[in-house]
Amino acid sequence: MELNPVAKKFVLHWGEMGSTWGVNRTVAQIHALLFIAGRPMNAEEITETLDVARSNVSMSLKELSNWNLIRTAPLIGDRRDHFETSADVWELFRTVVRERKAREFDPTIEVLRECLRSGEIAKEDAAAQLRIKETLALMEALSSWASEMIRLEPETMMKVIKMGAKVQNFVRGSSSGSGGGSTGAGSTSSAGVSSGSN
Amino acid sequence: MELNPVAKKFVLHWGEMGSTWGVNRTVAQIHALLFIAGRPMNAEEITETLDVARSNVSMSLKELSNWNLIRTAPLIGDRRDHFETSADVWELFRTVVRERKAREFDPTIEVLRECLRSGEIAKEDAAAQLRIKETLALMEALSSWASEMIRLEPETMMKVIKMGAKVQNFVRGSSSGSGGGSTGAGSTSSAGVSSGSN
DNA sequence: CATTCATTTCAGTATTGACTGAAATGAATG
DNA sequence: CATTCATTTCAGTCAATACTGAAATGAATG
Repeated sequence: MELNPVAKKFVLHWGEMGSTWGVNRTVAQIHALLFIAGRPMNAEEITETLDVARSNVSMSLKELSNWNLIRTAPLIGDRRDHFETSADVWELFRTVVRERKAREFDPTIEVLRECLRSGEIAKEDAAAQLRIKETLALMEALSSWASEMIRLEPETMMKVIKMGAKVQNFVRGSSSGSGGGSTGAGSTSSAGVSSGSN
Repeated sequence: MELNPVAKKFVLHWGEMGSTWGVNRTVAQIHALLFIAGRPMNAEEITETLDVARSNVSMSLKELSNWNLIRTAPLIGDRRDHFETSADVWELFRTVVRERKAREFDPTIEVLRECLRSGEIAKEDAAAQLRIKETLALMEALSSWASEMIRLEPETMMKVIKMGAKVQNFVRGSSSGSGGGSTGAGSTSSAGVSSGSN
């Protein structure tokens, strides 16, 4: 398949982005290609289009399967495997969020909990313990927030996102209710590091 | 500075996470160390604590400055530079979101717009063009959502996050108002790839 | 303005991770 | 059950990135 200039630009850029997002370039390129192609492609075709080794494509497709981002789509009269991805970018987004949460957030939350469990040592430095506690609270909040979001229909999720910060109007006084503690977002030292560039 | 087991665990884990988040291990470790230490540290001290080369620390501190995650805190009677990070994890979170948006989202949005501008080629494949358009719409939505969020006080932001999906109750019928088009989240082909693991 | 202490730079090295090609495995067909 | 076509595996190579140590630069002190 010969890519037109726009498709090429899209695929190449997505590949570069993938690198900064923890998937390697080829994996991201293949996903971008399947997305832009909008139809099932076989490994051979991908190999030729992206000009990488057949085996690399095979590995990358497996990686994409592990991410639940592609599935095989058998075609009648063709015994080669064909691969496709969702054409709905909101659904892809949801999948990526789900996967990254499972790979990055959940294990980190577990480690933070372990850090807090071993209480004997923690007493050495109560302030440090508090910061770990707050970090855990942040990650738990984001984590369950993400879980709730990805449960929504793409359509609904989009509306929620687009609604954006208007939400804060409903939030005034609505408490940090659930988990209780660790609210005050304690500024122990240092009044604030980040500048402000928007 | 000799790290206690919990601090060590925290620093090491954060270092590993950094790798999957596009900062290198040492950079992430130094930031974790400053966070857990809760006081300004000089480069020498960091070098000894983490057992890496002095020059590596220097480079990594510069990198952390570029991220706006640390600042120097001059100490009287000590002419060495001392570095500290915010003790407020919500503020750190805000900084990271701001930076990543600027580095990853904004450039990608720009590329997607370019992809759509060159209209002549795009006509070749209307479906592909539509998918790019929807991708752009998603990224713009997330981007401005993030901008709004990081403008909030940590306290407020936390409440909004904790409020979570309850927001959807306010969203019913509240339109995809603003930008107009590209709502329908069009499922052109492929009904849905991702499985469902929570 | 020389000395001392601190930081940065940078060329070279080491480490990590991606990619290849050949060989092995698997799966359908006659 | 042999042949053909497709996929996967894996050891080796290559490329990218992180890290080091030595040398250069900078900044304060007497």
